[in-house]
Amino acid sequence: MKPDALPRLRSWLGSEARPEGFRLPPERELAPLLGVSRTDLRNALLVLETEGGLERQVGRGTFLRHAARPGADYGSGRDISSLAERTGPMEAMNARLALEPELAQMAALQASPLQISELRELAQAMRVAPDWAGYEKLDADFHELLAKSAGNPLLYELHRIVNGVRLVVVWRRLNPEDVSPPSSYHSFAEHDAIVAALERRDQAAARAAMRAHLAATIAAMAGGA
Amino acid sequence: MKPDALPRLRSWLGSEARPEGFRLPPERELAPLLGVSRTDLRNALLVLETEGGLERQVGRGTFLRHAARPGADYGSGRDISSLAERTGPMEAMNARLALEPELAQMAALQASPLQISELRELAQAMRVAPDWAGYEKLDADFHELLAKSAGNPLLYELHRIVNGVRLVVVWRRLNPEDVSPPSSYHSFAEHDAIVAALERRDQAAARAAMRAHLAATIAAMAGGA
DNA sequence: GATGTCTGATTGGTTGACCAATGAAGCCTG
DNA sequence: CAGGCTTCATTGGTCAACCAATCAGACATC
Repeated sequence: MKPDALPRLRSWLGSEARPEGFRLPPERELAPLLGVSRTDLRNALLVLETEGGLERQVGRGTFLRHAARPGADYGSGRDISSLAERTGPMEAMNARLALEPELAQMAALQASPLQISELRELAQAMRVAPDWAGYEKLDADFHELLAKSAGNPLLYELHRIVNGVRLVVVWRRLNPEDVSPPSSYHSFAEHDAIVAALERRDQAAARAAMRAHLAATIAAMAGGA
Repeated sequence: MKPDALPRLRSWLGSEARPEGFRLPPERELAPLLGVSRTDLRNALLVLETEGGLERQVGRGTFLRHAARPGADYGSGRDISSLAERTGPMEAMNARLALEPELAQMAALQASPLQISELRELAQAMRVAPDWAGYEKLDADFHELLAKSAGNPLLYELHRIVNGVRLVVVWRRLNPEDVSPPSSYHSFAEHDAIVAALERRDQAAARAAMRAHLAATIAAMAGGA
């Protein structure tokens, strides 16, 4: 399959507000509209149908299973960008508060020495990130590695979703003119405290350090940072 | 698309241990093997490719992106049944412990009177379930409605995954000859306590009641129930 | 005027022929 | 003999013609 039919279809569907039940144009009309062949369009429609976002019926047409929001690619309603559209900043933080202390506690027991060493390096790299974009990428990597090192596949998958939603929110807010975090940025010391607790294999301290980190992030958000 | 090609392909891929990188038979051979047309097979392959489970290259063939485990349908590695294969019972409980007290606390504030009333009805219906299967279905519905009533789309999606994994584990354990839960079954009173806390809009009590419910479930698991 | 039946246009779905990409084998050259 | 080039069989990918399902409109009947 040509790699652009599916993104084009998602983007086209998200170009206007369209209600649940909306009927798409016939394939033979929509394909030229999107600049793709009917075969490619059919492939894209199939994927969206299998995801649960569309219903297709011979002789009747193709219909949206849920409303399309303008400005967002159309998905199953359960992909990361759709979730990000429907999740407020505090809601995302609540999800992090539920998951990440648990993950930190488990990582203190399960993480390998190599993983802990890599976390130490990431925490250090964040202190010298060239800009906020670089910092946020490293921050996401730090939290992802920590979730992975906890050794619970289910919680890791949950964290992947939460981290993905968080990244959408963060990238939306980033201003290209922003310079890097100041050296007094609260998260630096908090990351260090988390890694130190892992190094000591101190589960309670890891949990508390993660909670403190997230609480400080919430306080900074409430302060209009 | 015929609705059986994708399940047949998933099932066939999960019929034997196959390593990451395994090369599938050519489409023209595999289609008759599965009893489907080449078109239907191609549709199924497309879905799996888009999920990330397969890599397909013209002139070379089609390859697994991750290993197939025997006895499990082949997925992206991130669908509920794959996660259930890789998640132990205690790991699933840890995920529930992270999520569900948070959800109960939020539901105490956010749930509508209708939702609370429906939760009350579900709790009552579980007491008179005809068998364990019926009980487990209602239990899943109870926890799902509670997650929904919390009003956090992200946590609701996370809970959907956890609830799905839990159901796979539970259904795997159910014995058709099992009768219904005894009237002294611990969860009945615990469900009532959760609903009562919601009715009172008492966030802390809802959180504590859910923690107690999950802790009792863990204890029963450890007791070999 | 209301209801039932038939027709044909329109819709998504399928097929076999053909196309594009790949790589192994064979052939040629230095 | 080794390396490069060509050929061709095999692989997944595309297409136009055709098929199957749906329903609005026209027509017939009561």
